[in-house]
Amino acid sequence: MKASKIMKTKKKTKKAPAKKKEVRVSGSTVKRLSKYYRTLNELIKEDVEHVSSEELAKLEGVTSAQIRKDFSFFGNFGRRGLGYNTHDLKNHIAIILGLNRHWNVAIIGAGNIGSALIDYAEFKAHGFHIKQVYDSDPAKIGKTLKSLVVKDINVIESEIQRENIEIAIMAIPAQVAQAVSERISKAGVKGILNFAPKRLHVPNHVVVRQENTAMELETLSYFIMNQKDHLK
Amino acid sequence: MKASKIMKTKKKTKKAPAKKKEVRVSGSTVKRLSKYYRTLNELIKEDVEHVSSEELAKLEGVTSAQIRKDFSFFGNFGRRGLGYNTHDLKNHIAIILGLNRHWNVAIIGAGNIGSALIDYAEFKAHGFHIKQVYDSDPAKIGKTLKSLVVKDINVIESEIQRENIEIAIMAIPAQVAQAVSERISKAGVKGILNFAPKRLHVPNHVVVRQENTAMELETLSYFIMNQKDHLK
DNA sequence: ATGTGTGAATCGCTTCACAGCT
DNA sequence: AGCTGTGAAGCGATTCACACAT
Repeated sequence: MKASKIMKTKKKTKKAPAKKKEVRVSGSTVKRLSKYYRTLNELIKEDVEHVSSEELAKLEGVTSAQIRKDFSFFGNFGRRGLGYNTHDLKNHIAIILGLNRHWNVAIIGAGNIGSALIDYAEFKAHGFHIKQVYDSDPAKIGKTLKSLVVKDINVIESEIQRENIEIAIMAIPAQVAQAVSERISKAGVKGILNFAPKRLHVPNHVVVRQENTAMELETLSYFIMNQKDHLK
Repeated sequence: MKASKIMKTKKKTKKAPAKKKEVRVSGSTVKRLSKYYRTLNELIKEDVEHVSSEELAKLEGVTSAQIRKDFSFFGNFGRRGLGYNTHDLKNHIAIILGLNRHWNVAIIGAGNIGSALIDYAEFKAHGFHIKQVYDSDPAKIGKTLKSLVVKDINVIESEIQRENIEIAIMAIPAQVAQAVSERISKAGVKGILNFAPKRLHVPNHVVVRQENTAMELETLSYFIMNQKDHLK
């Protein structure tokens, strides 16, 4: 069942704002950071040096308190009375999201979606490097697809380890998704972005995010019919 | 600000479960309905006739209370002591989400993502029919792409009206996204699924949903680095 | 004077728990 | 006896409001 948790007044941390206490950050906050990151890049391109939470809020369509709270989980990035330096803030977010490093990515499934993603410019710009493409179709294996040679999915374990792939984008049929996810999880993949319309059961150390365009269309359809807009 | 709402013990509705009171339904609920719909299709394919909220919950990875609550916003679809009839439930969800009707859809942008989506089988299966593709590139206009002739974006207003397009999928560069969204909104489009990494400002009567694979990868990256899994 | 950072208040979604229907 | 449907409780996320830093 559930371990009962005793709630008592929390022990006050001295006054040293040295480290920043560990807090559980919600998925929504992370997603918003990712949006802020894009907006900051645009502001920087326009030579904007500083931005206040109020200004950023208007651009993002959220409240300024939301923005300040989001940042507060990770540190004190602003200056009171001044706002945030766009460059600094961008760098802070990059570190938080892990965009300041190089991620080796493999795409599994050389179909429509898989090949569309291979040269998606935004990936490389943010540190995600597509190094491999896999398929099970003999007609595709060995062929060159946008500068990458399609590899045989049968050798995926050794190849993933050889090139130290940490992230896999799965764009394969639902029926084989679970099996493939198990194989690549054993091979050491740490995260999966799954386009197959199928919930994956993977070991704890693997993070999965589900992507499903058809579901997005269906949600859109609902809100068209029920003009209850203004939700995320 | 906010209209204060007086909370008093609800007047018991006689015994006629006739209509169902109007409630604001959250986006999360709608998204889950879309997932349930997929699972129900699978169960039906396996000739399962009935399913309890408990069983469905296990398949979906949510609680059974969540499932019952989600349905309760829309009606009483189950039978006490018995569970839900898979066919009936599927049909109810289809009606709620608007999947029992025919939606005319246009794809704007005949690039990688646009063309990948044209023949995405799941769309048609759920009532979303891709009728048109647009691009601004003279090299693409007039060419046939997966059975559709690429139309000139310059004539998009009249063409959208002629074929009664209600939903547009935008897969075009961020810089032109806002302008195109305004044109198609005026032309009568009711919903936009936007792949351009750019927040759109559209009239109230148009519903927008944002899709951004790069942002999903960034969120994935964060959670790989901070093994705080188990979020949606 | 201005705008951040953050406890406290509020809001809204999820879970509990059980009355009531089959 | 079994399982739904749903008020109420619980809890996490958002917003308020203001002390405090610049």
